[in-house]
Amino acid sequence: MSTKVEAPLDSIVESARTAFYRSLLHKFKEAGHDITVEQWTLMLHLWQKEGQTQQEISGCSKKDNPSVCRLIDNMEKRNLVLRVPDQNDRRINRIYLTNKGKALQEELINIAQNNLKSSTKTISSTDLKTCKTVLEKMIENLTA
Amino acid sequence: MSTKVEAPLDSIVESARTAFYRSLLHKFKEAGHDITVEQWTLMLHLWQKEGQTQQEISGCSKKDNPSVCRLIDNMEKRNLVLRVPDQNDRRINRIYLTNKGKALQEELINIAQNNLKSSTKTISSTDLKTCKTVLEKMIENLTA
DNA sequence: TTAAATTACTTGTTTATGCAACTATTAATT
DNA sequence: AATTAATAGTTGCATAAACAAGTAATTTAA
Repeated sequence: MSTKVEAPLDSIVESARTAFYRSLLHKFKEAGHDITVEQWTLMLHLWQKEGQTQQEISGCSKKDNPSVCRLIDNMEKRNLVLRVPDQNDRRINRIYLTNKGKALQEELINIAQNNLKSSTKTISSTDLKTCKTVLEKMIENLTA
Repeated sequence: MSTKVEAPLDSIVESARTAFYRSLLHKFKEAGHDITVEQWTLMLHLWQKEGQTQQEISGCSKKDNPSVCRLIDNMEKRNLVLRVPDQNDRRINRIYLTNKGKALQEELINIAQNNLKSSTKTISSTDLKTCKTVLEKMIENLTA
């Protein structure tokens, strides 16, 4: 006896996410960069605005504080970012890119953008727009 | 100096996946089930066809063998599944649901379906269909 | 029929997430 | 001012993924 359950949207989202993840990880590696997708995402936030607190990074990356804390631990080990204690409030760390981290910006963004482009090249822009909107609505429904 | 990079589709997919993941995890927990999303997914495969080998499960779940191996380790600990060595080929384990695992089927599927429904209730079925198709094309482009 | 190759699974190591509990610092109360 | 509450970050523990390397059983080939 077996129950058939057609692949639902959530499992397709999961598959798509995994496909993106693996593809990008491999392309970073191919290009000689020992960097994870999560670390890349965090660097993307810092390239947009440096000196953010871990709290702020938690907020915009939608990760919890422990996750951000350890991500930064690992990125400090690899000399990508730096914790700088705030002058006025010693509870706060402000996170800055190292020169090594800054130097990676252009190349990593290129790799990620090419990866995205090659994944969507067969899809019309109106369908892509619809897909984005649908996913955003779902996120809203799930987190409301 | 800062570089603006608009939220691209891959990051939206990641956010949607995370939203699904957390929401489902909470709903399982609320209902009193100490079960992870990954474990639920594996059970879904087994509900459709019992007695699969770890190899087969790796294939259909798109996880690698070590991931499946440890997932099953954890599920055996919780008495959800059972490894049964194959009679003819002792390299092979066939994975069966325990009675406890079988008993969860209806309720867990209900929870997951309700979660999915509530996430998509504000979205037209044609847009949902488009979204699915787009994601499937992207997966194909990324894994080709 | 024995050695080599293949297959199925397992283990080790690093990175990451979820959650709870903890420390240090600052702000708010009384 | 001293106590309490809140905030920012850290650590501990369980689960999971990626990847490499290992073991055991079965095939294939010499």
